[in-house]
Amino acid sequence: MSYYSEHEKFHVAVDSIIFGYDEEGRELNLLLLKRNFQPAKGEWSLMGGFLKNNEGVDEAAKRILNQLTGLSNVYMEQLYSFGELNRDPGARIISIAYFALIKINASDLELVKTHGATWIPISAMPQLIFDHSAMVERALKKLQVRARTQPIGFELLPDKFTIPQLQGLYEAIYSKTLDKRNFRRKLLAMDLLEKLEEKEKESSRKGAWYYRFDANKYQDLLKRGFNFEL
Amino acid sequence: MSYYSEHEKFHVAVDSIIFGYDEEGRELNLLLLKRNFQPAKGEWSLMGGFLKNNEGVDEAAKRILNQLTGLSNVYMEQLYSFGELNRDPGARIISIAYFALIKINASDLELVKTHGATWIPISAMPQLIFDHSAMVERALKKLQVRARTQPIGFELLPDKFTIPQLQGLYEAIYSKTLDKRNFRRKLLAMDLLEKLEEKEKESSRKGAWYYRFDANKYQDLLKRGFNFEL
DNA sequence: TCAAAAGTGTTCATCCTACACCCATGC
DNA sequence: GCATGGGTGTAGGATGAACACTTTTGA
Repeated sequence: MSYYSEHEKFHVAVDSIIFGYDEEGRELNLLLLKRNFQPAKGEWSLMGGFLKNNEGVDEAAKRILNQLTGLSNVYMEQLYSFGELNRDPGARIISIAYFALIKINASDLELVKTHGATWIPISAMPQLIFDHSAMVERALKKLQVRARTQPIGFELLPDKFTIPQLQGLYEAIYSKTLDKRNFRRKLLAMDLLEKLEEKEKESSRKGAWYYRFDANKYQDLLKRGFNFEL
Repeated sequence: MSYYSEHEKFHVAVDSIIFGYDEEGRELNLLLLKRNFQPAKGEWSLMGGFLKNNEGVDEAAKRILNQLTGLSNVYMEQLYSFGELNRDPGARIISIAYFALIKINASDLELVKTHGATWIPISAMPQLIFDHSAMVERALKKLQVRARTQPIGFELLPDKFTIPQLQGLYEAIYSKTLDKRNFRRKLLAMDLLEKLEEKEKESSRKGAWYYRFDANKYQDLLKRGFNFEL
């Protein structure tokens, strides 16, 4: 404490951009909530909270996500730090933004009820407080970059998924349609998936085979630093 | 001030990883300095300083760079924020790291003298204080990624440069040798450079033609979001 | 039997890589 | 005249994009 005491101190917040994939609408959704405290009470906001003295920043991001959603073991990555002078009219706050990928189904039961959080499609995103819209924009770009270099898409789907479902997700991430033959070929060429002896029959008469990650192959590929362009 | 007063406050620092390219050694260098204050006085460190109340974080990064080097108008980009609990043994400090690309020649005169800063090749980097080595590692990776997506290499060279010089720089960034025919072909195909009627004669008998950016073409390409793989 | 989504191969153009020799010049 | 780094072209392989029809099955 003694060394740096002449310097000023700041509030440090952590804000999380939480992505989920809605299979019905085939669209990326954001988990947003209405602020129940001042300033900007009642407006739409990202999930956030303040850093505490006894925790690292990554820890804080996990704690806040867990408090608001009940989830842990979620894919999270630091995005960027926002430190403009007047970004929060309430006070000078430095915000370290994280983005998270979660499976909508695993989550929505508890949290929509308990905290007034809501899944909202990106295409219908309301105006957000402060610079939160800029945070979302940056997160979306980073997600698009990550999706090409790491197999993170799976974080947004249930453990069992079909190839058409995965394609739908990537189409949502990139906002463009993909050729299903090329998609399937490239995907399977990576040799990451294990085919299950079970079909998904909800969305078609014929049914689509379920697949699942092979965690070992996944690790191998990560180490080799492969390319995940789909 | 009133809204968030119950939350804790933190020292926020800005640390900069400053890259320069040394044409003699054909190697990337880092601008490092010996700390002249406690803790860890006398050890090697990145350039850094504390955020002030009246400036944004980007501003702070520029100010600190300017104070220590006298340079402004430098390519800087926020890298990552480091907020582990005990990263600085002196106190709890959140550090927002930036990386900067500067032209060694433009700089070294003043700053080596005034602040004890030194250009040190990455291959000979000494142990740095705290988590500064991890910062450098992350910066280097980001530089390699950036170099493939934006024409930032030029930030590290004088305004007039030759193609072999540029190739040497990219070889240093990627730590691998490149084929000069392929390099030249891809580079010129981007149609970014203007050929000058002047040769560089220091490093060869025949001499190499100087080139220069065409700022207009540069802007056009940036907007189109092109690929800069070399 | 038909509607609706799943699944399957081939062709063509493009891009990347590998590679070896001549050029200009100062000493 | 020779040593040194600058400059040039091509051929083969790999990769990515475009594209249309058959299969399955519940209603």
